[in-house]
Parts: sequence; structure tokens; C-alpha cells
Amino acid sequence: MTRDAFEQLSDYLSGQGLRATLQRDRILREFLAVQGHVSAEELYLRLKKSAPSIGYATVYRTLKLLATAGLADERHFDDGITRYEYAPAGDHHDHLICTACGKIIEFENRRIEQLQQDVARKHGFLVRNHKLELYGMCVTCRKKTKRPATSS
Amino acid sequence: MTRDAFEQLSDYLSGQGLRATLQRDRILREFLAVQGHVSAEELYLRLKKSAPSIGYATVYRTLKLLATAGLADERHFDDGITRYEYAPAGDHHDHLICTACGKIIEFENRRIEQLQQDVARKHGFLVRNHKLELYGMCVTCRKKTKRPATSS
DNA sequence: TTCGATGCAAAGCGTTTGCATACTG
DNA sequence: CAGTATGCAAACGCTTTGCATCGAA
Repeated sequence: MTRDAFEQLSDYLSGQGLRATLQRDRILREFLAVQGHVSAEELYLRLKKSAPSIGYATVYRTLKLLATAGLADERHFDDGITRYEYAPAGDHHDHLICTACGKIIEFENRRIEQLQQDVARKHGFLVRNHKLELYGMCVTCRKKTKRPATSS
Repeated sequence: MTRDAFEQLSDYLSGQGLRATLQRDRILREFLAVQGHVSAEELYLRLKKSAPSIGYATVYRTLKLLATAGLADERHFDDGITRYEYAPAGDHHDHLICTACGKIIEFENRRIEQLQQDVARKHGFLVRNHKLELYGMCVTCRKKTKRPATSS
């Protein structure tokens, strides 16, 4: 099922008159290998190992390309860094983000999406996509913080 | 009801051993005068008229201060610009954002929030705050785009 | 051979910070 | 007066871009 991603990219490339390059292949491969959300920098650092000569700019450009090609979703969480996530068609999910350890949990809830549509319709909006992020503390961090200190 | 905001700020300032200054007052005033979401730049430009000597940095610093004081909420939409919004205590709402004209509509939906809590609980999360943004097209823009042209 | 892609370094952009000065408490 | 806040300009961090070179088609 990962194979499709490469096909999807090459279809997109040839369809747009763009070129298939080694870098694009490597970047896509690495991108898929990462579970979850990657920033350009993370990907760049990982790539240094398998393909040391790839430049920063190429990573940025390719990530944007993947987004355009429908293979990646751009995410802007609250830390100002753009992250990308593999976007298998049709799949959609939202995020639970732990503000203590940074852990990101994905979830999906049909009923919430349903209600979103209701709200949008009520306002005459046609929703193309949405973003739902819940910021808080995960179980682990909550335990660690159990009774941290005292007053004041 | 706007009066409270000034009190809230001055309470916060004195409570923290910080100082009340003309700039802070002016910035808060202007901030409250803007309906909706403002970026530092927008506010800075508006202030040029009423208080031309206020510096960019002061606007940034004060906006952050307002956020810390609980008077403003920081928002990060998908354009990379930080915006602030007046945050009356207890009030919470989410956003419908028109990707065509930039219009932002606010809404609130208790049932969605309820479901969010359910999801979080299921994952052992304690949610502190959340962000729900629906990106799409508003009525007006949908009409304008009605049958834009033809095929591919 | 042509024209898109790459890598590098420089530029861009929103935001932050250092520092000398101005002002509050 | 002591110490915070300001304004300016320089510094930042992430991202984009210009340009000469490289390489896919």
C-alpha cells in the first residue's frame, strides 16, 4: 500500500510535465518511513544518512510538492513549525497534542465531523477541510505531574 | 463591559509588579476596538494614527502580555501570521474560515465540545484547550464561483 | 539538447532581543 | 531613585528564492 504512493507521485509528475528525480524518490521514501508528522528539518536530518547530498531547499520544495500532489498534508501546530503528514486519500483524522511531552495522538470521530457539517451548513459554508486539535496532557505526563508541589 | 478589560489588565499588572503605561493602555484600547482577530502588524498600523510613536516591538510585547494576562487568545491560522483575539473569560468559540475571501465566522457548539471531551477521556487525555477550524467557502464566495468556466 | 531540478548561499518575513533612554511607582 | 518599559535597529529561526550547474526526457 506504500507502493501506491510512489505511483501517485510519478503519475502526478508526468501529468504535470515535471521530472522524476532521485531526490524526490528518496524524500518520499523517507517521508513514508516516518510515522506521524515530520518537519522539513527532521526529514532533512534523517536524509543526511541515506542521501547526504540532498539540500535543505530540496526537502522544502519536495514537501510542498508532495502536498500539492495530494500525498501530504501540511499541519501548523502552535509551535510555528510546519509539519507534514502522509495523507492517504479519504483518510482523515484529528489530533490530541500533549503540551508537556509533545506526543501527538490521532483520532477520528464521525459524529464530530457530522456536527461540523451541520454548523457549516447553518452558516452557508461549504467546508473543504478542517482542523481539530485538542491540547492538553497525556496520561503519562499527568501521572508525572501528580501533586507537583504546593501552594501560592 | 469593555471597562472590565482595563481593570483586568491593571489588576494583572499591579499583581505582577509590572507598570501601567500609556502605550499599554492605548494598545489595549485599540485591541478592543477591533472586532475579531488582529495581527501585530494590523494593530501597529492602526495605532500609527492615534499614537504614532508606538514601536513595533511594543505592540508585539504588549499583545503577548495581554495573552498572558488572560485578555487575549493567540491564534495560528494557516497563513503563518499570529493573530490575537479578545478573550472574555469563559467564552469560547471556534472558527469557520473562508479560504476565498478570508472571512472568519465564529461559532460555538456545545455538543462538539462534549464529544471532544469524550474522545480525550478515552485516550486518557486531560484537555486544556482546543482549536477547531473549518476551512471552506462562504455563501458569498460560493455564489461568485458558481459555474466559473468549463472543463479541466 | 532542452528545460526542469538541485544545491548553495543569500534573501525574506514575521517575530524577538539587546541596549541606551524614558518613565512609573 | 530603582527598576521596568520603550523605541530603535539588529538578530533570529523558519522558509523561500536567485543563480549557476546538473540531469531527466
